[in-house]
Amino acid sequence: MHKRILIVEDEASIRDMVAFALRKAGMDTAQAADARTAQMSIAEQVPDLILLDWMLPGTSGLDLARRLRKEELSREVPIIMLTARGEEMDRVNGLEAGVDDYVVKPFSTRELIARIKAVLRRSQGDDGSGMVELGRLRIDGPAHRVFAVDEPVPIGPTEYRLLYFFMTHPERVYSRAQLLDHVWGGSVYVEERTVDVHIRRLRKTLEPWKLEDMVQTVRGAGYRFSASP
Amino acid sequence: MHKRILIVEDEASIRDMVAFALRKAGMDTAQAADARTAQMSIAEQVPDLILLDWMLPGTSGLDLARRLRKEELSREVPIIMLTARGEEMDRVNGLEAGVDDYVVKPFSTRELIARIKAVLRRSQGDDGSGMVELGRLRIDGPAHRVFAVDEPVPIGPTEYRLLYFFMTHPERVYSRAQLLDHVWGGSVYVEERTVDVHIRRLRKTLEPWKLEDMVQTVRGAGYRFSASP
DNA sequence: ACAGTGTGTGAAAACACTGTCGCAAAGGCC
DNA sequence: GGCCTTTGCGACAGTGTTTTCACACACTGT
Repeated sequence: MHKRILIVEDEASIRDMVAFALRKAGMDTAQAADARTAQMSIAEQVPDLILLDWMLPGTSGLDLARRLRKEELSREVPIIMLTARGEEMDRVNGLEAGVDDYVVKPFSTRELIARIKAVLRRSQGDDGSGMVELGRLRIDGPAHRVFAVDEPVPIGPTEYRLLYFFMTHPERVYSRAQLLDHVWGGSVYVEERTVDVHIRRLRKTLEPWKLEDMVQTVRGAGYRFSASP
Repeated sequence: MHKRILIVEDEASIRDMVAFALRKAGMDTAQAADARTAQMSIAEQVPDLILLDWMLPGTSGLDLARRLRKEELSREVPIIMLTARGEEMDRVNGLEAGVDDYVVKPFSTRELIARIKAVLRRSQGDDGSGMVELGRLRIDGPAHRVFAVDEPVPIGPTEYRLLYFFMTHPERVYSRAQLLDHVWGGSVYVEERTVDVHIRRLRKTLEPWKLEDMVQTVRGAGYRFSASP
């Protein structure tokens, strides 16, 4: 389920560079060099997110942002502004126009991708309140609590962290080593098999709700958390 | 029943932008550019929530937060911190100073308003009369009394404050440090273990009504007050 | 000064959680 | 079907956290 990102930027070299980085990060890209082309691209297919350069020939990025906010079609699409250093002051205007984030040039592609992911996450149910929902499971970060079909699930610290990681990174295989890194934190040394045990314990805590097969074994690779069997 | 939000932020443009957004969302606003002005504003009229910039000229936002927690007048007012990216590291400190939430700049006004509403909702149940109800428990602020299923509950001062805080902030984990900040008020220094004892005492006072497991232990994290087991 | 209540501390006990083993079961490969 | 690798399972002991208790001290009103 790749996300489609529309890059609106007049300088071709930057556009290509960004597009390359995004594709490498598993996103689909569309490109536009000016506001008119951008609008046509959106009319054709609405992207999941728009990267918008502040300075554009003709209609400025800010104007385009405002305009997109007014259109029914593009109102809900999150926008990240690309601004050159020194234009920062104007971020207030950008925020007012409903821009979701902004990145100052020059930026590292790593940072850009991180921001994109953060904004996408926010625009998909994760409203920043720390609540994550997946299938019949709900996890409440602030309350440190898990609900299955609205019933509270008793769960220990490690299982909680493991489940939290899984819920925020579903539908993807993680090796034991990766899980150790993410859930235990890179600095501890424990046997890889320990992961198995906690997987088992997590399954056991989910059993009363028949949700244990959301935790799936991928032989030879690791584990995956998924809403579908 | 408009909520009054105090915005403490030194940069006028951001202040105005936020104020504009909040008013559009049906909230009343007050503004302050520094800690001193903020305290004067609070003395004049206590707001329902304070938006506090991390970086302020003179007294830092964090210091101000701590100070506000010590003052009787402002102890109960929820605080949302505004932090710039990169200051995130200090987020833990902020939370320990009794801050209710924090938002990282740059933020969309949509997100900010969502957070504000979430925090206001959380610290509610208090409809202005000082009465708070949760499950079979009712607490009467002005009268300083607690009722369980309409029977009065004998309770000591500290347990009362602890319970009051819990009732107004349910369904959320608080570390011992946070509870010390909120219930004891940042200025006193006592051992964290002390919290355990008062938790114990609170449970004991609730026992006759079988409500002791509203006070829930979250291993490794702290305590939570909740209506559901 | 004195009982009475409330509060903080330390130490021991109870408890929950963790990581590791050894063996059983399952899955692939020839 | 055999053989080898990978994963599941139950048990266990070590560890760290939480609960509980007893005590000392401070404060209040009499």
